[in-house]
Amino acid sequence: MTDARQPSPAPTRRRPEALSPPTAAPAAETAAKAPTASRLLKEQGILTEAENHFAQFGFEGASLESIAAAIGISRHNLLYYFPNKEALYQRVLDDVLTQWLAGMEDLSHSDDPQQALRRYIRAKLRYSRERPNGAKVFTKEVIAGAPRYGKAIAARVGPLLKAEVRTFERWAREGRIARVNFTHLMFIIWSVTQAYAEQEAQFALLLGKPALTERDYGKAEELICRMVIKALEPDAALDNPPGAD
Amino acid sequence: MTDARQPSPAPTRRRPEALSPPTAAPAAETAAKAPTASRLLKEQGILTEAENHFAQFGFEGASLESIAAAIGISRHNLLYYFPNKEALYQRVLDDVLTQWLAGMEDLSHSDDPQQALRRYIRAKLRYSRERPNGAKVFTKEVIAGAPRYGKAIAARVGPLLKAEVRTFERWAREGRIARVNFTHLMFIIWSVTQAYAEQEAQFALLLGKPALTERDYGKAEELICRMVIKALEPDAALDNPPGAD
DNA sequence: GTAAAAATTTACCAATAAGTAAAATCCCTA
DNA sequence: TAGGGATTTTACTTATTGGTAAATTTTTAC
Repeated sequence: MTDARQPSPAPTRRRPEALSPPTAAPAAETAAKAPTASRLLKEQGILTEAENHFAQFGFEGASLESIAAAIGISRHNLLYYFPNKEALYQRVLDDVLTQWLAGMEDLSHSDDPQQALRRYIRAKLRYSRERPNGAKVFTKEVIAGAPRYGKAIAARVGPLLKAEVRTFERWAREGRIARVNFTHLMFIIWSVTQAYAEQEAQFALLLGKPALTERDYGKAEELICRMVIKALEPDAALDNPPGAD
Repeated sequence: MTDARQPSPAPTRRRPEALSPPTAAPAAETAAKAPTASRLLKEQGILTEAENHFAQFGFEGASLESIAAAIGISRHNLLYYFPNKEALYQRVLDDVLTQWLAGMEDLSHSDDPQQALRRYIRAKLRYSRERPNGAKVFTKEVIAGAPRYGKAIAARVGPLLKAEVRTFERWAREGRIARVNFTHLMFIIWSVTQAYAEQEAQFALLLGKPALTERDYGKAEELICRMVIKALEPDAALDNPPGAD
């Protein structure tokens, strides 16, 4: 049905590999394919603008023409840096996910569950505020059923989720937090913090202001932390010793 | 910049009003413009398919051609029922929002805050499960900054939000719940429940199953309710009598 | 059964989409 | 300053988009 929208990949190109991640530059200056600094800069400009457009219009709705126009280059010039729309999109998502994972406080960093959770939520909320477009592109991809990035999500986010659940479970075993469904807890934390990136417009609209302020985010953080921490307070600790469940 | 994407409205059409809501049929059978039952049925078919496509591809990405093709009619025939893409989109969102508001348990229905919240969350979660595409279209619109439906959101959701916040505040005044930021609490509840519609694919992916089951939704509901209710438990009720804040 | 209204199809249009191929220009380095 | 790779532009192709106008078929009412 939607086949017409996904023309043949036609990967028969022999351009400089725009998709190669910025790995450490080879030692000598004689390296054949070390991307120029200016090239990286230009790529970055394209990626940023592409992120904007994909965030607003989605993969199908965004056009290479307008992305290129927005940064003052021609579409053909853009196609020199990224062989096609799909590749550009993948790179945008790669970068978003990489930064998202990197900027994420590891839950097990702190030994105190409460403190760890507070820092974790704060970090995710800060990320949402600082790079909303990334979150938007990501969510749009997910909403569409992750047709183009599902594998990467499973491969890169899955292990992380498992690790975090393990941390929760350790804490629960030690009787320091209540035993709830930690996987869903992570889903919920992610959803809520992402929502403040994606739906900023709506929240601001409903609050009758042009945009959310620092204070708004502060209130959100406070409430989210409260909800999570209260939910994790060992319930009825007195008559239900650790390990009873 | 994006002007090219929004061609002139060109509202100079004199077609039967496809946009008129299904108001109660006029008493007499002689009414000039009472839409046929078969017409309503066909409109409904179009709307359902449009909802699917807008959910997956967004406004710009969805094409009238594929929407029409999916239900076996020609694009031109579709254009007979809805004068243009924008009108179709608005109708989809109108219907989604209407059902969303209608299916929503009024918070003040029950007198017991806990029970009211449980029912509310359950209702919203059920809606997410039953009509995920509606939620997806809605969220995509919001993510894009609500360029086409912002006014309706402000007009129809705003008052509802205010009413619900008032209910919370009454409960707080009566000392039955803690005084948190209720507006943000509503944002959070909406976000989380919506997330289970929008991100079902991702959650299922991360859980390693093809789709979320009844049980998964049950667990989600349990945890969300726990989080909300615990967060609203009047804190330190013993040494902080109602009204002290 | 026939006229009118409703519904559908056919024909057409201007704009835009992604992508290929190749020519032209820029710019750094030897 | 000349060579050569990196970059940019020009030209072109094929397909699809939303939309208008009008002709045609189907359905309904009388």
